[in-house]
Amino acid sequence: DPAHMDHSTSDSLALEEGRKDINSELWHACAGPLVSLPNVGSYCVYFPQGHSEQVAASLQQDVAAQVSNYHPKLPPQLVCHLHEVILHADLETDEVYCQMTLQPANVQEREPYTALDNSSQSKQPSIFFSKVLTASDTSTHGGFSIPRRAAERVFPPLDFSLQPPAQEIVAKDLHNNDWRFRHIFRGQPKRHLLTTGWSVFVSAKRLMAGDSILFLRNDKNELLLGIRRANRPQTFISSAVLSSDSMHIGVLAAAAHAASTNSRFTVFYNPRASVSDFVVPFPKFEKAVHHTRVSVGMRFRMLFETEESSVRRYMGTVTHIGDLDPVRWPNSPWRSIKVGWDEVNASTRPRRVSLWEVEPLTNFLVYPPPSNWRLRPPWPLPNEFEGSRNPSIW
Amino acid sequence: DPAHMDHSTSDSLALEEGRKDINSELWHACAGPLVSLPNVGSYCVYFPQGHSEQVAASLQQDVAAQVSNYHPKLPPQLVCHLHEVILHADLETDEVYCQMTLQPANVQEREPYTALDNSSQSKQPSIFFSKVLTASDTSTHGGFSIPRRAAERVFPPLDFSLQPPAQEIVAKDLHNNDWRFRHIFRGQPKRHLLTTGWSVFVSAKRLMAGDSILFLRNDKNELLLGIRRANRPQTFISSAVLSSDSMHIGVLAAAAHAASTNSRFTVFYNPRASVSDFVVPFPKFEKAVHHTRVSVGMRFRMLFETEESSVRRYMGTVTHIGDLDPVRWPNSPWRSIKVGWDEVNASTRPRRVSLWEVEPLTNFLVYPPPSNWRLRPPWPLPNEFEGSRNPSIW
DNA sequence: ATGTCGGCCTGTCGCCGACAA
DNA sequence: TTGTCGGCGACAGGCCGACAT
Repeated sequence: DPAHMDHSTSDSLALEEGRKDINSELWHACAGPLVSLPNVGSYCVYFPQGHSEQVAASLQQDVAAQVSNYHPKLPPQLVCHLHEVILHADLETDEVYCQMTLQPANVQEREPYTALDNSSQSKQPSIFFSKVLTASDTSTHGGFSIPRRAAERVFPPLDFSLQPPAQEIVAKDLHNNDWRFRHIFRGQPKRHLLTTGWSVFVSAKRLMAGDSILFLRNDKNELLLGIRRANRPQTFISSAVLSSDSMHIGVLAAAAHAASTNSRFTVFYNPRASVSDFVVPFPKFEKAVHHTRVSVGMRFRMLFETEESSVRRYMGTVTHIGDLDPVRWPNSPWRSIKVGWDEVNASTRPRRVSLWEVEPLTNFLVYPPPSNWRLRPPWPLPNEFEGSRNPSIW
Repeated sequence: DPAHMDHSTSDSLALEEGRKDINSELWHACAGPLVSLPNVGSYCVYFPQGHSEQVAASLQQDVAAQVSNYHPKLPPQLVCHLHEVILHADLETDEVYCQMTLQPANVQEREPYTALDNSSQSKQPSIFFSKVLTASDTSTHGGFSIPRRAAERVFPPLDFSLQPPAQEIVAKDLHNNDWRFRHIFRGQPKRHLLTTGWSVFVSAKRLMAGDSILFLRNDKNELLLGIRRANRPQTFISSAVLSSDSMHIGVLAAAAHAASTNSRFTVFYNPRASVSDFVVPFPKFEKAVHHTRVSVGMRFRMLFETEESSVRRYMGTVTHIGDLDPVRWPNSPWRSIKVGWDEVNASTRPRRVSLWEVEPLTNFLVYPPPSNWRLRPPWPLPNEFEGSRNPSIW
């Protein structure tokens, strides 16, 4: 039983990384096709507002419910050097997240941003499949029904001379635990099934109908498997450690302290809890904010993840431009665009987005920027960055 | 199955409290005999150092591992008005904790402390028993063996005219869920057993050998049951939400912000994670710090909890007096006393304690204080409180 | 192509007293 | 007094093709 592992030593964070590195392909497969992490060594823009939103979302809490009026001296965005990215997976839930070490950077120290245009791609593995688990898959009555194409693409080929054709499948999860399943091709009509070993996996991971499982084969022909839980109404997480106020304050104070001392700070990014990335590659941010003209009525497309973990574009229209939180975060570009969606049934899509999340349809992208663009800057940057700009770049 | 409860609504914190109040007796029984919460409305002393230690302990982290040099302007102790105490129990683990709302108080606003000497007693219920679970208790092979005296004291009396004598037991846990067990008196020799219903309870609560269960009967003759897990090396809790740095910073920044604005702040107190209380009734603190002379070589007694959840006194000697953290928290009374223990096998007892945790054996307690006690104050208070003292009280 | 079901076998759960610590 | 075990009966777990969608 892989659930009974040895975690008795104390400094488990370093330990976990030392003993078993999280497989990057599997991590990205679990994170989904839209998640792309910035490259280590690159410059990023950190949004404390977005970070705070992730904390609120993790706590199942309305972000407006922050009663505390704590607000340190902190600009709505912080250009940072990204020193380190460590992939993680929660030992209890297999939830993927990552730990980023950021250091606020002065503009003077930055190299020309053209050399920094190396935002990483999302690394979705090619040989993989995912399936939303059915009631039959998760019941104790039987095994797991593998979609035919999926089995043929990622599993080793069966020896069809056997009656019935069957083999043992071994797959590693995010914690490098091996899971063994009997893969058999039987029934009338014939179908691929996972039988022996499946139920212990389901109960160990506490899977329920609606959750997803995914298998992938990497270039070394190793099988990996991950899970993605449904967005079921989580049982309220009251950390029992920190009040939600302290958490919000901690996020802001840590960033403010780092900004004032130019020192490193650490954030946890949870791609499935967060609605939007709050650490954005600097070139992506700059192109969107300074080289795109956005106006009410503008048409755009935006990527969303489908249930089958592929991507789909939805179309929308800009309906309003203005601060999400005029009191705490005036002049912030974070989700400053109110939008409407073409489809009527768009309740799951956000009412507000950030400029760098959308693809404008009417192409106002201009290279080089026109000489008069400075007259109407989309959003003023905070004062501390205002005076130190390099005019030849900006 | 009580594990499948409805938690689909959003603001579950208020909801949890509204729908099901935590039973105070049961909470205290689970918290242990040494835990006594300060009274609502009283004045307390809050120690950010101790709070930080609890966070570190919850994270299975050495408190010295705080790399961040963040240190806001914050005295080592903060006299506060205690506005609210809400008892909680973790929905996943049944871990007890509580939420305290504190407001920094000016000394001028304080009433004479003699009127405030109302630190609450620990409310250990009288009719209760606890048992450390054996391997047989937790195995799937059988039920639960009830110690005879325990069964006779807290369970309803059996009808011994039946063959065998048996009844149904219904007991409520901290979340007000009912658990039903068959209580039977059988075997050779005869003994009390819980059979049907026991195994689902064990698996639902994920109990293991070494964990404790406790039953109690309140004055309404209702049966309550709680659990207390063994101090097994916890599987590393990486919250996946906040970096440990941000947590520590959040704790300190929240208190500092509250102190500077005289506003309320909220702390979570976890009696079984914390080694020492970091919210201490003001009279207890003051008596200990200002009316006790402590010196190297002083003999003292101190209470500890036994495995059977009773209390026992251990004897020790003061070996050193000085700051635990001279850099961050100079002149702090928090665990400023280094001690040695009489018993050789004292590895589980702390090397450092706070003055108010011990009972000095050589009785230097003096009422009223001698006129010269001011010449050698044990620890200077922080400056902000220095000027505002009321000399008639101090 | 695959979700759910009835049939049926079998392994584990769980109730019992024996026995010993 | 109570922890662990062998015995054994009952039942849920789990493998199978049928059948429907």
